[in-house]
Amino acid sequence: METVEKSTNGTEFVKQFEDYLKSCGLRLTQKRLDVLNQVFDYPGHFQTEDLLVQMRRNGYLVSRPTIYRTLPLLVQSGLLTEFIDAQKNTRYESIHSLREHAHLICLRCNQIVEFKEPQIDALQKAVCEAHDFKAVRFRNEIIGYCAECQAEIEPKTSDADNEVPTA
Amino acid sequence: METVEKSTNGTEFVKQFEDYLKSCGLRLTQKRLDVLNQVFDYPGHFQTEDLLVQMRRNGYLVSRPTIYRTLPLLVQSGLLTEFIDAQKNTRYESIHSLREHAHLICLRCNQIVEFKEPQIDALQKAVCEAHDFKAVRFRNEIIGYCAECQAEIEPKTSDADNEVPTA
DNA sequence: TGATAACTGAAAAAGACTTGCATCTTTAAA
DNA sequence: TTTAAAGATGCAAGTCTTTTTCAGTTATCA
Repeated sequence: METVEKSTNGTEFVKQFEDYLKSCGLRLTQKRLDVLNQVFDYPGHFQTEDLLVQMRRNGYLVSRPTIYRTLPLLVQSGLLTEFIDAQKNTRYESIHSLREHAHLICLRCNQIVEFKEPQIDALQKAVCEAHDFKAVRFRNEIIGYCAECQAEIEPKTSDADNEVPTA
Repeated sequence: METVEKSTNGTEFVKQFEDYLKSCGLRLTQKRLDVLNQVFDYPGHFQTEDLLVQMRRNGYLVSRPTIYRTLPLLVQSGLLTEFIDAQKNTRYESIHSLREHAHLICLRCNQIVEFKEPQIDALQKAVCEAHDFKAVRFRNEIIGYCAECQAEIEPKTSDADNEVPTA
């Protein structure tokens, strides 16, 4: 099937993906290209299901298993960042949309704010070296309540079950 | 049912748990005490299922749902640390066994090494302040290959699918 | 003491992946 | 160009962790 190809076609990203695939003896198929395309087309974070919906909406015919199989390849190739949200769902974001991998995750509104802290990155790398550990990916997430939700929680003393215990 | 109570009984931990529960209008029941006990009795990390097995083995009668309901309470009360391993399983460790919350997770042997990096903690707190974000918990995980597994992977060029792509 | 709010466990359900397998494609050799 | 071998894909079914429902039990407080 011929799909409309826009964003990533012929870019360095395609090349990077292809190189990675080749290094593993895998092929750069049209479906995989479609996924790459749509991943980079996605504004902000997404979950696998979100991407599936967007792809269907955009007329791509790719099955769920294929998407589930392709996203880890993109992560391994370094084009996609994976993290786990407060509900333990896997989320992704292309390196296109941002390069940092740290997140503030609000338990109440589920808003996710990225932050960049080069010093933390440096320290993590130092830790890896100290332990002779070869890092494939980093997770750096802070889970709590964003400023807005704090404001909405504190005045009312209701909804106690979701409140912050100590600090 | 009267269970043998050892480690945590009458300790500050029980009090901390009770205080948290009270602040939410919840009760410190025997089952919850049992879970607290066994959590602190567990050597090192554990998954929910591990704790269930240990508790059954030690003669505690607590259902799976109750454990699943209690562990988050312990996390919220600050007595337990939660993190997600490379396979996306939730793991816990009591603050008793260690206070740091950062991990090196090996993709090959699943070994988990803790590390402590106060500077990272400090930076994370600074980020929270900068964003007016109220943190409930932190995740700081580095996923990759430990020294031993690297040694075993590198010589052979097989098993390409599980290898590190770039660096 | 009685009403109300919590707690608990069994069974069923939910939800996010994953796998088995038969069918296509691509690649590279003949 | 034909073909065999390796990959890729989708469907359907399965797995596995975690959650929900609900009925019965227990604690708390007026």
